[in-house]
Amino acid sequence: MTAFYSEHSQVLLSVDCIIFGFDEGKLKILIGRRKMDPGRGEWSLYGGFVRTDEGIDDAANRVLFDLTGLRNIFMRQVGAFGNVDRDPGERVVSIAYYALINVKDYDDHLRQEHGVEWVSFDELPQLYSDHNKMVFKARKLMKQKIASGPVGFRLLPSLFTLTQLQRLYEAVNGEPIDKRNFRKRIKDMDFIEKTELIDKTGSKRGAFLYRFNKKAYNEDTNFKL
Amino acid sequence: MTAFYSEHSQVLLSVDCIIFGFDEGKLKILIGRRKMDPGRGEWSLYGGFVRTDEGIDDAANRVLFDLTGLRNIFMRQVGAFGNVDRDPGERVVSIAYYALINVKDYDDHLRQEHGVEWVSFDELPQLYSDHNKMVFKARKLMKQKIASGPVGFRLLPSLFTLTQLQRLYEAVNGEPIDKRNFRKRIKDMDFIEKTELIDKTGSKRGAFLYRFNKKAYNEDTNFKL
DNA sequence: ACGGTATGGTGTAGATTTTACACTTTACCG
DNA sequence: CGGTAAAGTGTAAAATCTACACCATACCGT
Repeated sequence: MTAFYSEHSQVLLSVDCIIFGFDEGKLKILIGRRKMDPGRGEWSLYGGFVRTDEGIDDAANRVLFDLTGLRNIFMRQVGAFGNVDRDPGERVVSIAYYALINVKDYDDHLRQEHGVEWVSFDELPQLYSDHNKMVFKARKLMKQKIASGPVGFRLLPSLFTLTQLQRLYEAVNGEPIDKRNFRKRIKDMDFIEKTELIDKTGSKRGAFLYRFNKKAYNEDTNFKL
Repeated sequence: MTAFYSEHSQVLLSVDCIIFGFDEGKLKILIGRRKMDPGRGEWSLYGGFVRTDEGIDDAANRVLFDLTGLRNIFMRQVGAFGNVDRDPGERVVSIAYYALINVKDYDDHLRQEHGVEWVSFDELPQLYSDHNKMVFKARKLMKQKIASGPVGFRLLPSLFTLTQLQRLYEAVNGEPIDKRNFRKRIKDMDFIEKTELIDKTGSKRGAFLYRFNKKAYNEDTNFKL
């Protein structure tokens, strides 16, 4: 490429991922101990540098795949973080992304290999650099997103019980939800389909499993949970 | 600074500004003809490169000040745009910001010097590179922000009539609002204060001027318009 | 086999919020 | 001095949201 803008200086660009999971009734994210200087040993988000020949979304996907081995993860940009001194090493501008994955889809062996752990929000330690800020903003955006579109399912297995779904929304909103009101709302959404399958792991009686039908959901439905 | 990450390559980083104004009952943004190659002569947002020694928000503020001569502009990040081929010149990742200004505060002479114009949304031409995408996302975020917090006032003079405020919200939402319902909601918000002043420019009868009282507004009020 | 227990599943009534809607007032203008 | 254009004001019906309690089921332990 021709150097049209050669008088301007360049900066290092990275992506950092806030990977949300839902397990044991809690919302969690994946963090690990930093393996390089500066900040070696500190808790940190998983990230990587953006290459000159890849788009930033591609970079985020690459990093996510590298960590989880999963494709087609639901992922959204949180924003760019670019204070001059945010990284104690060099000037690095970082673009944060959040992702929603089903914990069960993530091979625990792979998790251990990368040295990352699921940590719930109540127990979130101080993280490297401005990563806490990133997490905070990601959580806010994710909460909004999940309340206004059918993406919460991404955190659950493809078949789930209504109680599981309710627990998820309770965890995201940070407050209990009335069971009957919740189920009333679900009933209005035809794209959340009841199957004939029954889950017996969560209770003695067993609960019907539901499924999100992507085709039945059309974009202009206004989802509200 | 020591080169901790020296094996990684760097990219050019720019900021682009979507500057919203409200005039003649319409929501407008500032755009101008590009003055450099590539894309010389195309309609474009106003932007600039991020310097190595400044934060990205600082860069956006600098660019905004350069264009408008105004400080303390309400400004929020839209996000980073970083497809590999987004700029036909070189690899440039751009961070978009939107800003809300009162058209009357902006010296028209200065506007002309920079060769930018107020263009309303219905008449938005095709813009350079991915700037239309930026505008689209900015509008979405701005709409959300303005519906949930007391920032719409930034687009109006410090004294405004209720009709002006209503027209603003109508322009942002893209649909008419019932006058009585609107005014009922206003009445519930004590921080929108009626003054004894009367504006006679908009009608023969004259309308009371109102003012947003920042001190009276407290952060945890939940604003809804 | 039987009572205990823990989760699944179901409807209604009152409160609150949202929406639709029309006429009078005022001051300038011609 | 009548026409006109915007300002200002309340009510009732509809829709939405919220609170709330009991029975069903199947496993478990004794």
